[in-house]
Amino acid sequence: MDVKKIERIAKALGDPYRLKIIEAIKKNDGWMQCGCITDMLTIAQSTISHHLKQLVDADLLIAEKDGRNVRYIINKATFDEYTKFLTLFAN
Amino acid sequence: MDVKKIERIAKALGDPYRLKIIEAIKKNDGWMQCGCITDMLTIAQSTISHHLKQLVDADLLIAEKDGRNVRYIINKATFDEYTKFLTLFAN
DNA sequence: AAAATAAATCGAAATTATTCGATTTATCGA
DNA sequence: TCGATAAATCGAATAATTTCGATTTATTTT
Repeated sequence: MDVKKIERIAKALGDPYRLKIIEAIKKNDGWMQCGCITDMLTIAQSTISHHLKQLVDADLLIAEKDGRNVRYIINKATFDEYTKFLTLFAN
Repeated sequence: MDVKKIERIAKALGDPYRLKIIEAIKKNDGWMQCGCITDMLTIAQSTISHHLKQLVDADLLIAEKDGRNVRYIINKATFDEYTKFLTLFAN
């Protein structure tokens, strides 16, 4: 796991909307439709799309196309990796 | 641990200089003099001071004054808290 | 007390992120 | 095929962050 990736993950986690998105997906058994996320938040659809892109670019979410919808899924592996990385500093 | 604090931590961890600072302190047995950090990096002293402030504001580092020097110490408790928070998303 | 040193603060410039509305792309249903 | 729907992309405006040099504050040394 290189520095650039660590940085992308940390940055992606540092925005309140993106945190809300992750928390909602987690509560919804780890996956959620894009439209459902858009309904949940009060910001513009294009803004949400932008936030989702950042989460996908950081590998925190996986996007799966399903017809004209997109399913966003929590990528546990990346959370695990990042958590492990942070653990180094507390030991 | 409220959302605002989580956000401050995540943001503080999302900068390459701040990561370098944390890593260097960790390697140095968990603490380091401010001057040593300044010597290590090639950016302006005021910029480093600003980065250190953000790390202290996020409770990731503790600042301890020692004469005219300042010792920065890794705050393991905060790393632990944050790591635990992130673990929720991977389980 | 004066000079020197370490670190913080201030104000401004440059860079990067966020946000929006409008448009585009892709897929589905009639 | 045509219209409708879902999501991504684009370009521009606004907001936040990073960075610097200059100054200030606090402490130590001479």
